[in-house]
Amino acid sequence: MASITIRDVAKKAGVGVGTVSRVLNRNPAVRETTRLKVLAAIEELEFTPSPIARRLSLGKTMTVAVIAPFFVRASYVERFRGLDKVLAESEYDFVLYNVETTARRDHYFRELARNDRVDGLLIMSLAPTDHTADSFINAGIPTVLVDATHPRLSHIIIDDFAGGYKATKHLIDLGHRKIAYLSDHMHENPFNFQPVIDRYNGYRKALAEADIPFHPEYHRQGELSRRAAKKLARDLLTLPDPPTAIFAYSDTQAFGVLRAAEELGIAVPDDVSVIGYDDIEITEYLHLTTIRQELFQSGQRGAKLLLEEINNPAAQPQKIILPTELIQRRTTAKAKYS
Amino acid sequence: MASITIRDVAKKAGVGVGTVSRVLNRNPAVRETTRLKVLAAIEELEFTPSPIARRLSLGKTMTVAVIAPFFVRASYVERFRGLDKVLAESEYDFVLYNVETTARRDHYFRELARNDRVDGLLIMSLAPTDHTADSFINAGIPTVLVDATHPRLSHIIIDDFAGGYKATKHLIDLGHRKIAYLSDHMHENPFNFQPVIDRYNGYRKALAEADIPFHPEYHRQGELSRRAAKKLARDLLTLPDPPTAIFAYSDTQAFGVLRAAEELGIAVPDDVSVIGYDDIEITEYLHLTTIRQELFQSGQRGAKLLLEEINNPAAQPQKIILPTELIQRRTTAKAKYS
DNA sequence: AGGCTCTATGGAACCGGTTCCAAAGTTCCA
DNA sequence: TGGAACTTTGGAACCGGTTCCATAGAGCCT
Repeated sequence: MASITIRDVAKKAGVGVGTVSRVLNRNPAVRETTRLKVLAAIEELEFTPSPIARRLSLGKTMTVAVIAPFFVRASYVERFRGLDKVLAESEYDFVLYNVETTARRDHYFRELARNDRVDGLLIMSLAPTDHTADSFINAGIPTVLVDATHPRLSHIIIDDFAGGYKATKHLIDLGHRKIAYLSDHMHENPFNFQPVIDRYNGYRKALAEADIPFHPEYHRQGELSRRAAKKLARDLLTLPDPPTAIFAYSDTQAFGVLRAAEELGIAVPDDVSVIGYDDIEITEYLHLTTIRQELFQSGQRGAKLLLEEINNPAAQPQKIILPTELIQRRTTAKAKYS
Repeated sequence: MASITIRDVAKKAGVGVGTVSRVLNRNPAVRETTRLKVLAAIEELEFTPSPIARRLSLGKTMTVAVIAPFFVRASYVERFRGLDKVLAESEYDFVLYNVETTARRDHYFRELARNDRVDGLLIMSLAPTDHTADSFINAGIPTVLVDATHPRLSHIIIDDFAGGYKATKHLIDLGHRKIAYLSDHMHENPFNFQPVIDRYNGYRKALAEADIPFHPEYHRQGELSRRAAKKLARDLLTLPDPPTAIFAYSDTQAFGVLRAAEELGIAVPDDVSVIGYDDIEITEYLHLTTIRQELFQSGQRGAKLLLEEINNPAAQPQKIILPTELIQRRTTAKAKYS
């Protein structure tokens, strides 16, 4: 079926194309009788305007890009829920760009730094370089970072330093002194996730405050998966002098810790306390004590912020810090005196 | 920064716009020396072609739409992973349309039935009406359904009847005769999910084969959430004559059942066996016995099928049925003789 | 050297909208 | 009734690509 265009409508209604366009865009400078004539023609021809053509001449795409690494991870999914809630009510579509490698990330960053590609960028957990940030700014593309920062771009983060501190402090308050930290790779991690460092520093600070010397053997780093975490936890728990508490970088990793303990016949929380981080949906189900970060909210606010910036590109970049909260469930308990 | 266009490149390289376009499209009818000149100009101007303009003149969008209800549910997320794997390697972007209401579904169906909007449609779990299916076919939009069927559209489903049968049979083989089925709403469910019906029928068949009369009180229907499932399970388990085994429509619901049992102090699997459906990632972690459906694969194959159809629109619609498999873990056990 | 093929190239026309400018039509007042 | 001021309208030009056609040029043969 050959497409009906605005010119067909114009001919049918006996008016010019400009008039049809004006009717479509609710431009008030059209006489009512003319408007009705055009509307009738549109109706009769079953005309629907082409969004693509519209985008080309308007220079707008009505699309925002969401760039996220490993978008199927639980924490991203929860953020998407928040983001979707806001975007679904707006007139914007969102296109998801999933990033699994730095090459892919750089490819998308370059690709999307064209101002006719999308109207806005929502970037999750990936901190752009100064050069990349500039390319977005110069191209005039509103950009919001969620779970990553850049001085010249709006961003929403949580205070991971405080979160790491809070988790560790909780364990210390329970009387633990042999506290392990099981984290993502801090240095070989290809995306340079900042939270890994921040939580680690929070952990160190809490230890230092309680005069507990840092024990390098108690800090294990590994891939952010349940399987890898399980293996690291097994190593920790079979140490000659094992920790009595383990702080895991993410709930998913904490699940691996729980599983390792279970397999070794070590009781949680009686023999070892475990605390996670994120408070993803399933966590409550496993009774895991954790540090809640408002994932849903961070998505929601990120999307809102982006829409604001699209509507008001001149605004100053905003910086929002969301709170963390200790959610105490059943995997942490008082340390046994030994 | 004003966009660099193909005409700027042409001028800079001292060639015509047609030649630049040919270079961009790897048209072999360009002399090597010319090609290099053009490439140099592109390099120097940091030119990147506008996808929008390309789409307009090509009449293609290089975008496929993915329409899914409740896309944050675990089972969809796993399908997305499969789909993303295929699409990320293709030159197609995907735009996610999340559907939470029938109004939204119908809106998207109508909107996307324009042939210049997207190049292909991947619809999950939503069965289009004949009228809607026709609108896609008439508009010439390749369409693939995943977890839903229509006689005139390609689709990928699993044999939910067999799955429901398998789950129930497993429980019967363990000696259970008081077997409950906790499902999604079968009739009031606004999207008319077919699997709900099929699994129910599989359940009924297995019961009938074993001469176990169907006990309406043992069939509970509710919203597809852990919370709702927990409540229904509580009702079941506090019945004067409670079931000794519960088959849940989804793993998520099974988690609710486990939680209800835990709260009531009923041991799983000693006092009650529980079997789920899906085998989402976390399931293994909870030792839940379940019926595995290849979610990742269904996404992957759906995307492949769609790309094939885009490249060969004349092909006959295909119908793929993926297998289900019983994954036995620790939540089902022999019935106690009472 | 002349003529024929074949290859490479330039550029106008096109995709389907929007926008801007000039012009026609209307209103209103002196 | 003439004309200033305002409203409405038509349609060319434009957005940035692709494609097709005509033509320039290269290569080959006699």
